[in-house]
Amino acid sequence: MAKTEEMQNLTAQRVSKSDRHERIIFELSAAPTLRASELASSLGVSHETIRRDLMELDNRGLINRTYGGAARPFAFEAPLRERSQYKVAERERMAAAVCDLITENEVVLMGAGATTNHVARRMAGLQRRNTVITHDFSIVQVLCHNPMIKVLFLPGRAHPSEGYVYGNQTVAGINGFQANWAIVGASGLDAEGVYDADDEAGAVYRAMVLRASQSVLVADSTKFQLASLVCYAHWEEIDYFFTDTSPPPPLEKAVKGAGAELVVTSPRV
Amino acid sequence: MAKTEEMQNLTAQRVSKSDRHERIIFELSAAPTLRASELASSLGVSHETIRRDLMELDNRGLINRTYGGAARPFAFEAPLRERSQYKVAERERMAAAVCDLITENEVVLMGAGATTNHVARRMAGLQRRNTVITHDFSIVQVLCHNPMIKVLFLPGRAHPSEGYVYGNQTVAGINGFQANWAIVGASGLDAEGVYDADDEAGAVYRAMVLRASQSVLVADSTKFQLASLVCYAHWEEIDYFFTDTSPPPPLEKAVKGAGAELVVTSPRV
DNA sequence: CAAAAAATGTGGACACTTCCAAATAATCGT
DNA sequence: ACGATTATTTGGAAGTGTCCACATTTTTTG
Repeated sequence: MAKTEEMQNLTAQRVSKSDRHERIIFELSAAPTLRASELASSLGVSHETIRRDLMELDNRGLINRTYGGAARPFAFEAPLRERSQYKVAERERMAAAVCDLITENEVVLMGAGATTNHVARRMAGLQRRNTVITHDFSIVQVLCHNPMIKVLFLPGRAHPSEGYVYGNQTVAGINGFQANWAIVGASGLDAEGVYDADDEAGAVYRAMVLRASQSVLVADSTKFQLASLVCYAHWEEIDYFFTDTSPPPPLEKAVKGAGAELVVTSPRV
Repeated sequence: MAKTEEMQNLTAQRVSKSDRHERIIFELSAAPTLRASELASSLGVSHETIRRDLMELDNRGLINRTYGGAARPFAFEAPLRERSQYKVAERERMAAAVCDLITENEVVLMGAGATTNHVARRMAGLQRRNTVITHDFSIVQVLCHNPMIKVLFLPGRAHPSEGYVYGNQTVAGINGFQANWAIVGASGLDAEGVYDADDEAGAVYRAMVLRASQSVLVADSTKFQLASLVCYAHWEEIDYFFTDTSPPPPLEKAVKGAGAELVVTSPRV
């Protein structure tokens, strides 16, 4: 039935392009890296053909091109929209400040996102006993090598590009815990509350916020006055808001008025 | 305290080796792939130095070396003990045979392990709609880029070196599903049944076997007549046993006597 | 079935990488 | 401070990869 079942295996004919591509992807799931020259000889085609194959696969994002071959693409890339080097220093400072809040043996729920990943990275370097519950694959990867940190992963449906699980199982999983802290990011903030661009992710973050005694929002200044798809929490539900620049007056007023503690981690202090 | 805090930053001297290494790792967390020549100029050292750095980092498993540079290592690499190229061809054949068993829209529980990873890789290449439920991080990574496959991840405690989650939450999670198939590996087999070297992993596999209508064991001949820590299933509970070589008579007798279907995927057929 | 289109192979100029060995610079122990 | 050790640079030969233009083959299409 499947169109992949063409029977061209009678004799050793030249392998078709799609077969080669399939094979390359497959090889790459076994080895992290491939040499174009080896592919050429193992597939019995010329160097140029392999080069063209690799270029094509690279354009489609299925592999990463290297000088003499290809590398496996990272399965869970940090979210494309903000994975860049953008604002690293700022995020470092925010991350450090957030980590100072948490004490030994506390339980932390961590939402997905570039900013929360920084917090995780920071936390991974600390010598402090904690339990972290997350739905983000890269956070597990960062944290689970620190033996002092117990990392629990939430159930749910895997989201290929964003690198987290989501869905009602995730939310139900969160509700099975009681945590001291929830640390979440956002894709937008305004006087109303905290927004995310994905409704499923928003539902997960909301569950975290509701399930923790104290909730911490970490978001840099690029998120100010930006409403995205869903408002997953109102300021009353947030206990700490860490950011890198003083928010504009209306936002600051809303935050403080709702009783959330605003922490601005400016470069010079 | 940490020995990395040497204070050699008075002037802009040559960057120290550990600093370069740190920097390389960091760069690699941003870009999937690096060119040695670019590193050399950006770090202001000679090509040879970078080459040595890369070799060293490669030996320590911190990067993957490519022809002209380095690639990011896979976060959750297959378990070290058997991730090698060992028996790849055999595992390929077994994986292909297992995949043939499954049909459109069926639900599959997949246990962790090198062999089951092969099955996942094979399945990732197929154009077939399926739901896969797993507790293995690398299986999610392999499968979740295929849009036809819905990947559900189980909850549990993350195991840093093995790359899976385990524990009672994982088992409870499995019990929340009803699957058509369970596909599991093993670290040993004898007339008694199927063994694993880790009791926690064994408990997960057992739950999978019990929760699926049909259970499939995939194990190469190196596991024959090898009892490890826990016997997680008896042959009566296994429906299919895929292997690469005919098992020794006592084992074969036990398998068939218990009503399990033995499938030997030999090279020549 | 033939023309058109797409895919693949060939060959060569050029650029880059690797590998090696010897020279030079930095670091460490005593 | 000194020699010993280690790290780094330099330079060059041999090997590889890239890029390009064009010939050839295979597949598609009317």
